[in-house]
This record gives sequence, C-alpha cells and structure tokens, in this order.
Amino acid sequence: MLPPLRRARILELLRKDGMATLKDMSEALGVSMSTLRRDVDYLGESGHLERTHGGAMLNEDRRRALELEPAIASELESNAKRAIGYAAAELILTGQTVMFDSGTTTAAAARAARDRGIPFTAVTNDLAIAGLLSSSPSIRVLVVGGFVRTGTSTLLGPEILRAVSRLRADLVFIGTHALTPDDLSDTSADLADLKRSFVEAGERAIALVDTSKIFSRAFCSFANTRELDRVITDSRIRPEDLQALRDRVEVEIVSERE
Amino acid sequence: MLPPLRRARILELLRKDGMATLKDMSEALGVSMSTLRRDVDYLGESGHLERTHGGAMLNEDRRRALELEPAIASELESNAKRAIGYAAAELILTGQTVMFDSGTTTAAAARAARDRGIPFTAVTNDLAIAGLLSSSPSIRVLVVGGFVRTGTSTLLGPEILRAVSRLRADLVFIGTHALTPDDLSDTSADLADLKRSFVEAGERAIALVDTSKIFSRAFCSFANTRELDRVITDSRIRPEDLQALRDRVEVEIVSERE
DNA sequence: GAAGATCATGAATTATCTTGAAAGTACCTG
DNA sequence: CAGGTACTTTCAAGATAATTCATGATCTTC
Repeated sequence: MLPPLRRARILELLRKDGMATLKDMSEALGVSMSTLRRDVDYLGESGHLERTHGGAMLNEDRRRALELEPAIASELESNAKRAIGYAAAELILTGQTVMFDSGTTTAAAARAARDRGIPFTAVTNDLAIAGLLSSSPSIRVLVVGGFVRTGTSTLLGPEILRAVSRLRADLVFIGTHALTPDDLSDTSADLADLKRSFVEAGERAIALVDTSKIFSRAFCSFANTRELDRVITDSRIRPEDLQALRDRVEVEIVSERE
Repeated sequence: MLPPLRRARILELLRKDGMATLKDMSEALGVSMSTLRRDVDYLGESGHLERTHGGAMLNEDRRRALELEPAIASELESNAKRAIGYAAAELILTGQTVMFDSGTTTAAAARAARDRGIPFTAVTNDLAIAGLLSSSPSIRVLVVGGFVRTGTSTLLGPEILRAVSRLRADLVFIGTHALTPDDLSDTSADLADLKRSFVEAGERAIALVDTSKIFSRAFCSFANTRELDRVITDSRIRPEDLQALRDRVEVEIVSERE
C-alpha cells in the first residue's frame, strides 16, 4: 500500500468518530505501529490531524462536519489556533475599530480580544463571534446584516457587501481557506467577494492562517498577499514556504504553548 | 479512552446540571479519582470550568458565550412559552416571509417553526434565533445588521431601523415587555422604536405574550393593541383581563401541555 | 543490467508519559 | 476541636513514544 493512500485511510478512519487510538488504527490498516506512528506524526505536522497521547483526532476544521457538542468543540480547539488568536488580539489598540471575518481562527482572535478586556469596536459577519463578544461590556459589537449560510454561523449576501463597503476599520482579521505565496483563496465566489471587501475596508489587513491550510489553493482568489500587512501563522510552516511568503509580506510565527 | 475525549466528556457532564462532584464524575467515566482530578485541574487552568471543593462547575461566562441555543433551551423556556411558540409557528405558510422580534418567546416560535420543517424566509434581529434557524436547510434566514446589546443576543441601532423599514413580511412575531388592554410597551426607547418598525413592516402582526408580562406597563409604548392582528398567550390570564383584551383584538389562548 | 545509494518499513531498545494507588496534609463541618 | 472529606505529593507499573538498526524495495548511475 502506497503511503499517500495509507494516510488518506487514516483520515478516513478518524472521520468516523473524530478520534482513534494508534493501536486500533494499526490493526485496521494492517501496518506496524512504527509505520503508523510515522504517518500520524506526518499528518499532525501538516495540520491534518491533532496528536494526542496514544491516538489522534481530526483537525478542528475537518471535525466541524461531525457537529460535536459546542463544549467539546471548544475543548478540542487547537493550541495553534489559540496561539494565533492571542497574537492577533495583541495588535488591537484601545478604541480601535476591528473587523472579524467569519471563521474559527478569527473566532479564536475574537475570544482572545475579549479576554484582554480592552475597549474597542468590533465588526463581524459571524453569529458565533458576535455571541462571543457580546458578553463583554467594553466591546461594541456591530453585526453586518445578511443571509445566514445554512449550517454555519456566517452571514452572506449583497446587503453585507454594501454595508461593509461603507465601513472603515483600523484592523481587519481575515481567515482563508487556502494560501499560496501569491494569493489567498476560498471555496465560493460569494465568500471571496465578501473577504475582498473586508480586505479593502481595513487600514491594516491581517491574515490568520493555520498551517493545515497553507499552500493549497481553493476555487476563488480574493486577495494578493502583497495587499496584506501581515500573516500570522503557526510554527509548523515549512521553512521554504516561509521564505517564499516572507518575500511578499511580513509573517509572524506564533509558538504553540503547552 | 483518549485524554481529550475524557476531558470533553467531563464538560459534557457539567453541561447537564451545571455542576458535579468529583466522585460522581469518576464513577460516570470509570476512571480513578487521581486521573479525574488531574483532568479537572487542567480544565480549570484552561478556563473551561471552575473548581470547587469536591467538585467543579461550568464557567458561567463561557456557557453563554459558547452556545446561544442551549441557553434558550434550558429552564428559560417554560412550558407556556413552548406552547405559545408552537401556536405561533402553526400560522406560518410555506414560502412566506416571517419576522421574528428578539426575545425568548419569539425564540420559542422560531424553534417550533424550524421543527415544522416547512420552507420559509425568516428575518430577525436576534443572534440566538438566527443561530437556531440556521441549522435548517429549508429556511432562509436574514439577519438585519446592528449593534449587539451587551449581554443579550439582541441587535439594535439606526442601521437596523433603516433595514427593517425597507422590508415587507407576511407575518411578524412581536415579543413585549408589558401589555395592557390599550398598548404594548418596552423598557427603552431604542427597543420600542425597533419593535414599532417591526409592527409596521408586517402584513399581520402577532404579539406573543406570556402571562408574567401581561397587564403591566413599561417605559415606552410602541404599539396600540388595535394594530395587532392577534395576541397569543397562555391560559393563566385572568378572565377579566382576557375580556378587556378581547374587546380590542383577537386573542388566542394556548394550553400548556405536559 | 548490475553496483551503490536512497528510502520505506518493521522490530528492538531505551526513554518518557500516563495512570492509579498510597501516604501524608489541609480543609470543611458539626 | 474532632472526625471525616478532599487535596497534595510521591511512587511504581504499564502504556506510549523516540531512537536506532537491519532488511528489503526502489531508484540512480555507470
């Protein structure tokens, strides 16, 4: 069995329950623990899954489709995402206006920003982010109106484009489905249009990217990396990718703690 | 059992009652006190729960921020509210546009409407209502943008007034803080303005009122009872109040089941 | 087409981590 | 303040992980 196939089947196994032990997987695939360990470590470093002692579980984004309990989802939120969110929140100054694109990485930034306790104005098209921020009395939260994308907490639509294009923000946090050294892209034209308008509305645009998304390409490009003011990602980025990216834009690498 | 799963299940247990003893949890999960103690301490340090002597409880702030829907599902929603919501949802016809005012009673109507499974378009200024409707693929959900009222899931502000005044709906469900035979009123001018625009935007306006609110008066009046097409309330209304109300508007009394 | 290099694999060894229990300490409660 | 309960610390056993090496397969290179 070819290694890529084996790795695909590991992810397939994980999709069943969201997590599995190494022992179970080695038996299911008929390979030795050594080989399986190497595969799982590889998939962990590339961000496709998360290692745990004795097993592995799906990457947060891939797990989302399984719709676990929110409390569980939050506990399983990756350290990388938390660290990226924390670094992003550090950039916010008192009184600024900050836009949060829809997504889990930007949600991590929103949570970290809330926990910093400084007053600022937030603008978002994500119901979950709005919910997170609403508990803090020092944060003014503006939700741009639009249609809910079924099964998600994202707001979309022409109304939103108009609303966003009228706004100016000091800081914009953008999530992305895929990032290459050249551009950022996402899965649908709707989303791409919206993210495009977010980038344009901000004085500074910061892309928050976890490494499972890095250097793949999705359907619709929505921004050039040179337009960004910074990319914040985690330390699992490959050195050669980092170099290619640094030729275009300032890159901040966060270290996952704990 | 993998450690992350065990920790997730601890949070799951806590979500049921809000708190639990270490002993109960160790038995429920089938792990030793030592292990459980380590997990609970870990979750305490990461902010997911609060330690107490002999047990643990869910972090209150986190509970609300994480999940908008379960907060409504809990005791907040009385049987009366459920019954009112059910009766309201019965009024919706396939393909109609329905506006949901912000509030727990209207949220009950939204939930019942979602569970009926018929396709319609919903308009709301409530994050929680949008969240619970978004899970149904047959419902188009439009969120009117605005500022979040701190500590609630209500959207407010001038943008929303403009947006609502441009819309037309077949049906509008209105919650109210207080109801007299003459008028409906609420606590702040902002809210009253908004509810006023909701009433005007709808072909038919239906007030959903549970009896704890009936026949009191709040600060700002926002509509005359004669403008309403119907009031839905529960059977605990006093007979003389019911009579006074029926002189002005059609009243539907629901019986609380269970 | 053969010799050498490179790589993937699995086994064996050693190191590290997790777990549960035991012993001692601090803390609530009556 | 006495008795029980919960907490902390420590340790040993088992499980998991990292490291190393031998083997066989594939790929280069001549």
